[in-house]
Amino acid sequence: MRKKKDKAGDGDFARDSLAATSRIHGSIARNLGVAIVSGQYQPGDILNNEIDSSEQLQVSRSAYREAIRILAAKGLVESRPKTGTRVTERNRWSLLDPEVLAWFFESEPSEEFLKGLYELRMIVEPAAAALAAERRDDGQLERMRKALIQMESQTLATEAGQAADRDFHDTVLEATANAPLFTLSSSIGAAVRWTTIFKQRKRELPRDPMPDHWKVFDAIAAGRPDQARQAMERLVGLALEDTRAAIDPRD
Amino acid sequence: MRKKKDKAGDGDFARDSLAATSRIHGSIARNLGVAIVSGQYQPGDILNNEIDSSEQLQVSRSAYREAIRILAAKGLVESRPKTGTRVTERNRWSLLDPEVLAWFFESEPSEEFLKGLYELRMIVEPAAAALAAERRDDGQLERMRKALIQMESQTLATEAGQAADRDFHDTVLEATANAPLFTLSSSIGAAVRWTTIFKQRKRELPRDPMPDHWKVFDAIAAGRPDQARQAMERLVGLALEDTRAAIDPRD
DNA sequence: GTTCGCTATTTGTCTGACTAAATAGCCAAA
DNA sequence: TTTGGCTATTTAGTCAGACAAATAGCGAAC
Repeated sequence: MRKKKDKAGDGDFARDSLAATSRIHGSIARNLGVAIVSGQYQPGDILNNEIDSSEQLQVSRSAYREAIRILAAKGLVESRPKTGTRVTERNRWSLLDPEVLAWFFESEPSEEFLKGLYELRMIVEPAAAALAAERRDDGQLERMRKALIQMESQTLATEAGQAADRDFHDTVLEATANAPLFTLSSSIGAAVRWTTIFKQRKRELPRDPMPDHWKVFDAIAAGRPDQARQAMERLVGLALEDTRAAIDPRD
Repeated sequence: MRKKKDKAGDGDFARDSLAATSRIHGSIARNLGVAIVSGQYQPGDILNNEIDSSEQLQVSRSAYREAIRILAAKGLVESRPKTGTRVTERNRWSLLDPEVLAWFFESEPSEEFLKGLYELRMIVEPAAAALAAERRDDGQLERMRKALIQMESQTLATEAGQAADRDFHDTVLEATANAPLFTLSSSIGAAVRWTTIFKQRKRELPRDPMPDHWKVFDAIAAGRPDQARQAMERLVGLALEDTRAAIDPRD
């Protein structure tokens, strides 16, 4: 069925990310989603009915309904006849869904939420690094090395450097050869991104992140799980510390 | 906005679970979703166009489109004009989404996938137990106790006993007071459910799971994080062993 | 006070038409 | 022959308006 498989993968992905909001249903889902996760609508609140809502937004009812289906698929709302569409309880939200996460970071996320994300990193990434040390293949190792070199030369002040940072963490997760684990990469990537933002907001000469990263890489390259786990623990711990310091008003 | 808050929560939830598939768009999404995760459609495959598909299924195009929006929201497909709707690469799927997970288990999941899920449990649950030991409140402790008592009296041979088992693991995650972590409960619940299925498939008198569970509970009740971590490690480790033994043909 | 059935409201579904985007392939120019 | 842009075609996207199905809540009957 597939006719070509050329290297346009990257381009496709980038286009898709934009496409997700360029369609009407996508942008309505995004707007409503942001309004919900930012607390503008509370769990239990009932949205206006479809006819009124679509009129207010000046879109057709079908486009609005498709937006609602998207939100419902991510657990943010639920619809039923007569009652209407209501915002669901927070514990039903798919918080680790890439789009939901993006909506969270659209308006600045709460400190509590960020802490939760870091705690998750602290649990998952050291274990992932240990698995990666056992299972990584040469290609993945090479991608990690390239990412770190890129990160080193571009620094975290550039978008390219930050992307390289995320690539590194992503590839570690991929190297666990564990599909469910790998799906957490978007969540962890979000946390990584915000580490950088907070660090830079705080001080002009942030701590150099490269030595920690190279230690993780070396342990994975050497195939030493325990060493990789410890190195990653230190890396994430320091990142957490930096972020905490940037948030904490006592500073 | 909310008028009542009576104890009908459980009923609502149960009804919702059914409602998710009782509507046409929901059942089409489920059917296609199962077909995709079971490999009946491969990543890169292009679905028939909307008009043909909806005609074949004897539903309106709008109902079919809403189904596609659901699948797209979970990362299983992506649509664009002229190209059509294609199944996305596996690494874009929201594997930890409750519905996607349910679709996986609709047809028997692959051994590799199950192993991945267990590995995730092995990483997340001990850490969660440790956090729970520090943060649980009295109500959560009480729910854990009740769940274990129920599990003990009903045994895992009954649906009620299995639900109690899941409740216990659920409440441990909830007690971490970490929202992103808590969203993993559906994934872990799925793994728990399959442990039971495999164990019972294998032998008539499975190992008694209660002592392990009570040890975890006692450590959490006593507020001892390290002890809770170790107890949960043992519990999940044994569950993994049981499941592995049930899968392994050498037996 | 309790039960049962009715009704108004809301989502769900359908139809058919038109719009817009993406692409393949052609055609003309170099 | 190659290149570059144009155009025809195919597909999803959007729209409008109608009818169906479900059900929460009210009111009548008991």
